[in-house]
Amino acid sequence: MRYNIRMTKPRMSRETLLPPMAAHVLAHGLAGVSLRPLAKAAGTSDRMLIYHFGNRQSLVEAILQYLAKLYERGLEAALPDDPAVDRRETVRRILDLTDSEELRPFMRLWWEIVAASAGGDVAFRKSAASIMGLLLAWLEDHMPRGDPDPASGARFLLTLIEGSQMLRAVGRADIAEAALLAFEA
Amino acid sequence: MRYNIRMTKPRMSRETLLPPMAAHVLAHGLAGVSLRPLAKAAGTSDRMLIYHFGNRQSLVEAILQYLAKLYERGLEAALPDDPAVDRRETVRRILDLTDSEELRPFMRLWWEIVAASAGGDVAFRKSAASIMGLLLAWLEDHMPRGDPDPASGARFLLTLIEGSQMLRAVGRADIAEAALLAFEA
DNA sequence: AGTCGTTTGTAGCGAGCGCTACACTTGTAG
DNA sequence: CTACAAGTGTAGCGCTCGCTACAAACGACT
Repeated sequence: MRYNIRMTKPRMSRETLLPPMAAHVLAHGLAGVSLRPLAKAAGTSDRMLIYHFGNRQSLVEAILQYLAKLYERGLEAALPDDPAVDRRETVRRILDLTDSEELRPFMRLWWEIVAASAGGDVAFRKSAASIMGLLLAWLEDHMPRGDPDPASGARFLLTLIEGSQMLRAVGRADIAEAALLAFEA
Repeated sequence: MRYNIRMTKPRMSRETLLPPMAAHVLAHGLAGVSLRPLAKAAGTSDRMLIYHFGNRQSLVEAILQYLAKLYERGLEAALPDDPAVDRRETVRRILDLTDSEELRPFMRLWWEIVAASAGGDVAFRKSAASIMGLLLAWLEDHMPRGDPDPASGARFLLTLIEGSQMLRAVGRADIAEAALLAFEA
C-alpha cells in the first residue's frame, strides 16, 4: 500500500512525548523530576520513557534541549525588532519580556540550570552558556542606534540584566530597580 | 562534684553537629542532601539528626543558617576596609574575593539557594534576600571616596556583581570580563 | 541504691527511585 | 501465512528516602 501515507500508527515517539513532559517540567521544576510523574504527564509509563530515551539522564537532556528551543522561539517571537532609543530601554525590554506571563516559567527553570552548572554538570553548563550566547547575540544586534561600542555595550548590558534577574529571583527586585534608575541617569 | 567544670559529657548537640554537616554541604551541595550521608559526615546516625532537629527541613534550615553566618564572617574577615579608588575597583575586590579558594564553595551553594528561592521556597528566599542585604550594606559603606551617589551606586554595583557571578557560573566569564572592561572605561 | 529524664542503638516501616525481565501484541514485509 | 522487529503492559528487583517504635544505656539528683 504505497499510497497510504500514514504507514505506521503514530503511537508514541520522542516527539510526541516531549511537549507534555516539557510542560510538566516547567510547572514542577527540573531538579528532582522523576520518571513516573513524567510518564504520567505524558500519558505513558516509566517503562516506555526508558525504552524511548535509554536512561533518565538522556531523557532530562532531551527535555532540556526541547525547552531551550521553546525558549529561543519565545524570545524571538516577542522581542521587538526596532532599535531602542538608549541602553536603558534595551535592558528594560528584556527584563519586561522575561517577566511576562509566558516566559516567567522559564526563569524558574533557568536558576535550576545555573545551579546545576555551578555544581559541575557539563550538559547543563553547555546549554546555559549557549543560551547566554543567544541573548548576547540578540543584544548586539539590537543595541541603540549610534551606540558608541555595541559589542562591549551588549556584554555590559547582559551582565546588568542577569544581575537584575537574580535579584528578582531572591525577592530583591528593589535593588535591581534602583540600579536601573541609577544606570546612566 | 561542683568543681568539675565538665558536668555533662559533651555528647552531641546541634552545635557540635552543625560544623561537619556544613562542611559536607559545602562539598556536596545542598539540593539533594539526605539524612544518612549527613549523619555519617557528622559521625552519628540519621536517627540522631531527627532527634536533634525534628525533621529534615528544620535540619536543612539550621545548616543553611549556620552557613550564612560562616559566609558572613568570611566576607567580613577578608574584605579590605580602606575605600576603593573607583567603582570598578570596588567591583573587582568583591569578584576577586568571592572567587577565592575559601569562598568559592559558597558560590556553588549560592546558586542552589537562588534556584530554591525562584522555586518558591520561602525559607531559602528569606535567607538569600538577607545575604543580598548584607552585601549591599558593605558596598554602601565602602563606595569610593567622593562617589556622587553611594546609595544608588551600591545598588548598581551589586547588580553588576551578581550578573558577573552568574555568567561565571555558567562558563561565560568572558562576557562578564568584557562588561567590566566596558564599565566606566 | 534507686529513680527518672535524656540520649542513643537497632531494626524496620511504607514509599519512591531508576531500571529490567519477560511475555505479549501489533504492524509490516517476505 | 509466516517470520520478525518494534512497541507495550505487568511485575518486580535492589536501593535509598524520611521517619518511627522500642528498649537499653547513661548521667544527675534524691
